Amino acid sequence: MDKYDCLKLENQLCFPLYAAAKEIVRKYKPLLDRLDLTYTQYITMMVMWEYKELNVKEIGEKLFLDSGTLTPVLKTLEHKGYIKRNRDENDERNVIIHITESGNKLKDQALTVPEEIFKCIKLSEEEASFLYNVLYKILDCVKE
Amino acid sequence: MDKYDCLKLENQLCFPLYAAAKEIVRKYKPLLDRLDLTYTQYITMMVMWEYKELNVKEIGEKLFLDSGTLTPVLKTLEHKGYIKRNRDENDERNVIIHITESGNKLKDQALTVPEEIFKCIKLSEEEASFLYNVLYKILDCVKE
DNA sequence: TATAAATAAATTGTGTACAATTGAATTAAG
DNA sequence: CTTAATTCAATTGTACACAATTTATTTATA
Repeated sequence: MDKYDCLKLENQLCFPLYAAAKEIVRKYKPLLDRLDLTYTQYITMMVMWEYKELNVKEIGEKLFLDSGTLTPVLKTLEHKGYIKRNRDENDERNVIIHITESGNKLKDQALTVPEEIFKCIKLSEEEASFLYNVLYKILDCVKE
Repeated sequence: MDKYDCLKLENQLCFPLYAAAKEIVRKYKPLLDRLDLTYTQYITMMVMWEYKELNVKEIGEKLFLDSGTLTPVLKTLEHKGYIKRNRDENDERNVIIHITESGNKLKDQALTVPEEIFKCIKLSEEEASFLYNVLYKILDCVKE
C-alpha cells in the first residue's frame, strides 16, 4: 500500500525479463563453447544457415542489432572462416555476407543445442507457446 | 519437416526473450536519462531504495550480477552521490553499500517510470501476470 | 596455533550493445 | 545536371556482463 511499491524489484515485469534473458544466454555458453561461438555469433550463424546470403542491414533487422554490434561480430565470424564479407557490386553501400562451406558444416554440430537448452527451461508446451507469443507481442509494440 | 528447422530463428524461444529484454531496456533510456541513470544503475538503486543497506554480494544475488559488473556500477553511483561504499568493520571482506539522502530523493523522480514503461508494452493484466510467473519459473530452474 | 580452505570484492581481458558520428555511395529534387 | 537528402557500414566512446584470476580477510582443520 506504499506509494513506492511500484519501484520494488519484485513488482517489476522488465527485471525478470532482463535477468531471465541474461541467465539463459549464460546457459548456452558451455554448449556453444563446443562450436567456438558466442551467443551473438550463434544467432548470426542461425540466420546465415537459413538465408545463405544477406547484407548487414538485413541481418540487423532479423536480430534487432545495428551495424555497431554486427560489424565486429561479422569480422570475427569471417576470421573463423564461417562467412565471407563482400561489397555489393550493384550498390557499394551494402556489404553482402554469405556463408562458407565450413560455416554450413557447423550447422550439424549445432543441431542438438536447441533441445539441450529447452530441457533446462522446464516449461510445459503450453507455457512455452504462450511465452513465445507474448514475447513477440512485446517485440511488435516496442518496434513502435 | 526439415531436420534443421529447430535451428531457425523463428523456432527459438530464447531469441525473442533475448531480443525483447534488450529492446525494453532500450525503451527505458529516455526515461532514465532524466534521472541520469542507466538501466543497470536503475535496478541497483531500486534495491537500495528498498533495503537502504546491503553488501555487494547481497545486491548481486538480488540482481543476478557478479562483482565484476557491480563494482564499477557502484563506484559510478557513489561518484554521483547516490550511495556510499564502506568496508564492513566486522568482516573486512565485505563492502557495505548504503543509500544517501540524495539517493533517496531520487526515488520520487523515478515514481512515474514503471507506469510509463508498462504503457508501451501493450499487454493485458492477464498476459502480464502469466509472463511474470513464467519468467520467475525460468529464473528458478536456470539457477539449478 | 600454524596452515589450508573458503569467502568477498576487485581486477583483467574479451565480447557485446548502442548512441552518435563519419564517410562513401546512391537517390531525389529543383 | 547539380546539389541536397538519404542510406549503409564502419568507427568512436561509454557502459555493461561475465569468466578467470588476484588479493585480502576470515574460518576450518590438523
